[in-house]
Parts: sequence; structure tokens; C-alpha cells
Amino acid sequence: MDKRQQLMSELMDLCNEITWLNKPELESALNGFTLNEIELIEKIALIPNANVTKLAAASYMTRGAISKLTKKLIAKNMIENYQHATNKKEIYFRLTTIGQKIHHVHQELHRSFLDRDKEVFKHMTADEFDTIFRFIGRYRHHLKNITE
Amino acid sequence: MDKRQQLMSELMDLCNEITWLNKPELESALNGFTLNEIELIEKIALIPNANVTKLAAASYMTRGAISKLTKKLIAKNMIENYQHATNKKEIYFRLTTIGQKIHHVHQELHRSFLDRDKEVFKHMTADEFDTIFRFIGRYRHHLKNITE
DNA sequence: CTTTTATTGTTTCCTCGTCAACAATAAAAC
DNA sequence: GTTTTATTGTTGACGAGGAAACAATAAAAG
Repeated sequence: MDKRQQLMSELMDLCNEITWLNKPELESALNGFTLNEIELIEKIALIPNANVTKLAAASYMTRGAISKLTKKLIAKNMIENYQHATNKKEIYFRLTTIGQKIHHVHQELHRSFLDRDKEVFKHMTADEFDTIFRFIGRYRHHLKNITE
Repeated sequence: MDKRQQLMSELMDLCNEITWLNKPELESALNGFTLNEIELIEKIALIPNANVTKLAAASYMTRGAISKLTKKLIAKNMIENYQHATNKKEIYFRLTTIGQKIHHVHQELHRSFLDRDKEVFKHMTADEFDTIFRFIGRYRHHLKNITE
């Protein structure tokens, strides 16, 4: 098989395996929350003035899905919405105090995953890190170019 | 942010972006087929004596989902099932002639995606390829270790 | 052999996300 | 300014996939 195709195929498999392995741990640790809800909280914490459209783009989901998810998170008192006086159309989201707590727990869990996998990174040189970072960066930059 | 966490986060994003970009192209080129159906055909082509359980493990889906998907693919005459005389429980799948055609078209599409993205790989040295391959291999090996 | 345990594939119920249409608002064109 | 076009968020119908219970068969234990 083509070397490039092999690389991308294994990369996809790796990501699937990690997701598949972490998902039940995340959902049982953050009981009562779906993985997607948790990840949406993460995005809202990260993106300033997050609205449905931005969250959809960042989550690789449709606006309809985000619209429903945010409603659920508001009902659970994890997030709240607000608007700017100058724009009656766009609706933004931010975390509530409880939402921030969940966010911190989630980050802690991710640290524990890294700890679980620390031996994978142990023997990596700075150069090797850079090589992979450059590859990812180049690919993402390329995708950005061809989609706009 | 931690360098390792950053790396994994960007890696996940990259995979999501690629999937998100390729999906509509695949589904419109292979009209009448879901992405998951196409990928299942791929797995059946790859795995010798593929059955529901093996396909579920390879696809990161439940056996229930695979059971339904294979039924659909049989209805569409893409695959057929068979059994071994020595085992009345396990049911295996293989591609029909039409299924093989779809499989080839799918492979061709993947080649076209690589061509679209060729500039990402153009300036990569063999060493850089190896570095990334080693990283993926090490990670997957680690995951295999801790899950059994 | 007989009994117990594990594995196979299937089905039903239910949740989640997409799709497509929609009204409301903003931006652009004129 | 007015009109047209684009973008925002929402909704309902629909389909896809997961969870769990199930019968059938195989494997293991005794």
C-alpha cells in the first residue's frame, strides 16, 4: 500500500482507538453527561463569545445539533446565554460556575489519560515532537486553504 | 498547555477535519451509500472470514449496529454471507461482484484525496515518515497492552 | 458424557444528530 | 432610503447507532 495512505489510515485508527477507550471513562467519571456535552462545554470555555454557528464549526456538528445540545446544557445549568446590545440575532454562551467545575474535572481527566499513556511520549525527542507538529500543522493549513 | 496534550488535541482535530471534508465527497460519489456502509464494505474486503463480532471491533461500533448494517448491505446485494460446515453459530461475510466494484471505486476516491493533499507530503523525508509511523505504532501498541 | 459458562448474532426500545424548512435579523446591493 | 441576499438560531420528521435482553450454539469445567 501507498506509504501516505498507510500513514493516514493508521492515524485515523489511532484516533478512533483513543476515543473509543476514553469515552466510557469520561462518561462514568462525569456521570450524567454525554461525551458530546462534555466536549461542548470544553469548546464554550475555549471560544470567546461562542455562538451556535461557531460551536458547530468547532465541533464538526450541524447547527441544529448544537442548538439542541446548548438547550440541554442550559437546562442542566451548565451554561447560560447572553447577547450584545448591538446585535439582536446572535446568541452567545458562557459557562456557569457549575459548568466551570465540570470543565476542570474534564481537564483533570485528560491529564490522567496522558499519565496513563506517558510511556508513549517518554522517549520522544524534541525533534520528533516538532516533526509531528509540523506535519499536523501543514496538513491543517492545507485543508484550510482548499476549503475556502 | 502541555506539549503532549496539544499534540493529541491537534491530531484529533486533524482527523475530524479530514473526515468532515471527505464525507460528502464520498457519499455523493458513491450515491446511495452511507459513509459507514462504504467503510464496512472496506473492512469486509480486508478481513478474512469477517463476521459481526470482528467487524464490530474493527469499526468501533456495537455488534447490534453491524448486524443491521450487514442486513442492509445484503439487501443492496453488496455482500453475501456464508458459514463453515464445522460451526453453526458464526456467520461470515464476503463481497459480491457489485460490492467489489464499489470497493474499487472507494479506493480510487482515496487515491484522489491523497492527490488533493499531495503537497502536504511532498517535502517529507523518509525519516519524518518513520518518526510519525513509530509514534503511531508505539501508541497503538500501548493501547493494545492496557486493554487486554 | 453432563453441566456450566462464554460467545455468537439478533431484536426492541430509545437517544442523539442530521436534514430541510422556517422566521428573524443583519448585510449587501441598488 | 428600499430591496435583495445571506446568516442566525430553531424546529419536526427521520434515520442511525447504542444498550440491553434474548435464543442458539460453542467451549470449558466437572
